[in-house]
Amino acid sequence: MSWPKATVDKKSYLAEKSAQAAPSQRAMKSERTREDLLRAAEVVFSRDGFEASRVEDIAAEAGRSRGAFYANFANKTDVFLTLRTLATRRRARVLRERIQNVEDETERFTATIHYIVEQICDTQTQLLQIEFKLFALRHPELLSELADKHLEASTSVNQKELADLFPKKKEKLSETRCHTLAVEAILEGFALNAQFSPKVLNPSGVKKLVPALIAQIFARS
Amino acid sequence: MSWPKATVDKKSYLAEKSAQAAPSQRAMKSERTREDLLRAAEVVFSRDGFEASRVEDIAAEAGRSRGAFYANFANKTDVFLTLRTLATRRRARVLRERIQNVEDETERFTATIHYIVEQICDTQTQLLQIEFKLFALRHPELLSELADKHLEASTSVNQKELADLFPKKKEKLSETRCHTLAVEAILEGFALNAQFSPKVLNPSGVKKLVPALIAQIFARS
Amino acid sequence: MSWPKATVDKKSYLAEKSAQAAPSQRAMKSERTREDLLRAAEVVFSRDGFEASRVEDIAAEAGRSRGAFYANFANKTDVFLTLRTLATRRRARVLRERIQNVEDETERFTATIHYIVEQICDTQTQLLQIEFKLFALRHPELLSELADKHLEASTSVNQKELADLFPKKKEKLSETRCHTLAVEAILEGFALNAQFSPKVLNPSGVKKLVPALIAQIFARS
Amino acid sequence: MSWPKATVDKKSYLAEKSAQAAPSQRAMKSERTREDLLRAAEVVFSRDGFEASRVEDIAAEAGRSRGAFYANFANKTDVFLTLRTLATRRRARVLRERIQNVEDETERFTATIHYIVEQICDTQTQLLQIEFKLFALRHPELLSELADKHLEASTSVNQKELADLFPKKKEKLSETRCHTLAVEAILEGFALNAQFSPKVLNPSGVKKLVPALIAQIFARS
DNA sequence: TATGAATGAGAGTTCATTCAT
DNA sequence: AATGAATGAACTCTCATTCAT
Repeated sequence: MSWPKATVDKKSYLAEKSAQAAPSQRAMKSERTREDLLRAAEVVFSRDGFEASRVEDIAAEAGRSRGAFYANFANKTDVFLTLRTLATRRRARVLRERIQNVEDETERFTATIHYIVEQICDTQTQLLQIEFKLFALRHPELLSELADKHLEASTSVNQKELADLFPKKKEKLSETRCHTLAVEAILEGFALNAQFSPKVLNPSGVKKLVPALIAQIFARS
Repeated sequence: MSWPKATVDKKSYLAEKSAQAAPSQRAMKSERTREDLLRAAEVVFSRDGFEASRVEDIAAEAGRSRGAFYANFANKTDVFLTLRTLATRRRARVLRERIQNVEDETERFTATIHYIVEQICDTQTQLLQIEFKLFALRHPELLSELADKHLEASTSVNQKELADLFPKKKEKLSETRCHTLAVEAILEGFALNAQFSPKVLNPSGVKKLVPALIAQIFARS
Repeated sequence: MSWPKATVDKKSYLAEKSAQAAPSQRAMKSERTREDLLRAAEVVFSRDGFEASRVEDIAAEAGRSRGAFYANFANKTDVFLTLRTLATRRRARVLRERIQNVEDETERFTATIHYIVEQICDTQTQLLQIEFKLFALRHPELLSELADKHLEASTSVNQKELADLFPKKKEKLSETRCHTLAVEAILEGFALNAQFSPKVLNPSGVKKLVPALIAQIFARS
Repeated sequence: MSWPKATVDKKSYLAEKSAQAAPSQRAMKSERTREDLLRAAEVVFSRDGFEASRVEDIAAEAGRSRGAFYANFANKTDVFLTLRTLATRRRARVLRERIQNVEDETERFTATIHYIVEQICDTQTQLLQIEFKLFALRHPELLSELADKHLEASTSVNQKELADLFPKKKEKLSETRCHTLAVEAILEGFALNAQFSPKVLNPSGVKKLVPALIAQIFARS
């Protein structure tokens, strides 16, 4: 499998609106289409999973045609990866915003943990994240690039903010990355299993267990 | 989607060979075919993932024809689920055998943890387990049945042995189940992410981190 | 077995062209494709019979791809039934046109008989009609609906025109229907056997025998 | 399509038991198997039609295996044709037996008509007969042979008995054949349509109409 | 840019037939 | 002769992608 990389890194319309000088009416409509498609893709991927999602369904969900889809994205894989990148960035940005103005170090930590636990409830997103990583593993030629990009986006906050979070520890970048992935491992593992068997791994249990595990991760460093 | 249950619970040829009195040559050859197909399916599913795996490839890998496949399994889903059930049972059985003769309670615990950490290295299996759970989530009508069967197989050892493991704690079945899934969550989450980004979440790091997390899980109860 | 009814009752492109105001070039091409496929299906079904006909052959005969076929029809059954409905309607329409302006009642009767005898020579159509009825009998769940639709189309002329045909007799609808089917029985039976053994049941013999039988049917009422 | 003719004309075990000298136990068992399979084939073909019938179902219905089937018949077509031949012969034989001892010519005629009307009620057989003729038409290379054999079997009674039926008319063989097929045309046509739309072409109506039509056929000669 | 009809490779599945036993 | 596992050709149908408009 291959797909043109061209569109993968196109500006992410959903996430950040660069302050363009004079966006023509045409360009705006175009941008709107792309946004609609991305939103629709998120819905469909969440509902059906990557493999089972049909381009036609995404287009229909966005109220557009297949043609509009292919005018904006190289292929199904392209939207999927674009979407994952955006989601990862969005997640990092939200955390950054939450922590940014918290002065106290302990409170910062608490806020971070709190956000992480929140994440686990966004089960659809976690599931897509798992599918994303499985996808990467099934495409070895893309794996390292995808992993690098993912970590870059995922730790964009951690690198700067988390470094400040534990100033005394002077956590190294490599450690931060490791912690980030470890946290993701727990988020994904618990989200998957909590959905798989909600009767056994019920949300309230998870919410007690996960913070302790997260703490354990940071404690080790 | 549905698939006949008939073949799912057929004697698990791969796992346990019952001491049959006089297996005719025909029956043996037949059994051999089924084993070959199961083995081949394991290989192909591990390599390509469930969705991307083709029945034809499985048959070819087993040196058989498509027809032989469909004579032994109702469809692709059937082999996949059969395989997952066998793998889960095998895992439980191996653990049981390891613990069985360990007298000391602490040693037992250590042996259990050790086995769990070993599991994480069997990355292909973990990946298939993740796919299995995603599959179940994408097929709501099967979900609860699959989850129940999985837990039954998965805790077959724990229910009895693990109960003895911590006799003082008198762990309840519901707790055992919860712990089992929590452990699986960690195994799967770390296996996925360690494969996704081996440079960041390297095996040695995982082997340090995971035992601590496992301990944390059991400590909580 | 089931098939969407959607396409079955779509405007019958082959049969009647409604005077559309401004058919876009696109729509016309599209309509053309559907027509081509229907024509091709008629050819292939006539040649090979319903069961032995392959969708691929129909598409090829139309100079289109399998995909074009499935864009226009739900499945093989769908085209077959669509085709039968169109053929039945066409037949009724042609008869209506022929009779319409014949003033004399006896002449009308003669014209009707003449048309019926003509039908018997359209052997391929009769054969397909037989296959259609066999198909219906093999699909009990569709039978009554198919039978009703067929009679509705088949007697669309008879109900009105035939009622006028024998104004004195004031033939009831139920009788008309019965006569229609009896005529079809004879048409189909003779078409089948005349083709099966042309040496024995030669066309000229049939043309003598059939009118007498038809007359017998109407005489009885 | 082709199939070995070898078995087609094998002795028809079901129909006529030739007085064999000393049928070994082995041969009897074998004969029994063939009979069972033929009976089963009749059941399955009647129920599902020729195309949709599966060899496996026939074997199962007979309580035998696929292997037994292929040991007794060259292929699916073979049983079907064998069965049709037997049925046709049986029908002729039964009629012969009924007429044989009727002295009065008029009574003979009445008995014949009566038998024909009876036939129409054996709808499954008529349907299979239709399928048989359609099959022949779809295999032009076999058509004339099949038609000849069929007529030979079908008129085996008529040639002799029917000739005597109207001794004054001195009906020619060619006429007899023509009449036979004409009668079959009516039987098949009415059986098909009466099953297709029983509400419209109800049995009682058919039983009134058909005798008149049959009479019409013989009247013409 | 957007449309959506058309393409066509490829998937899962069925089943008549073969063949080692 | 009978078994039934195995074969593999053939079929229907799906859907990512293309392309004329």
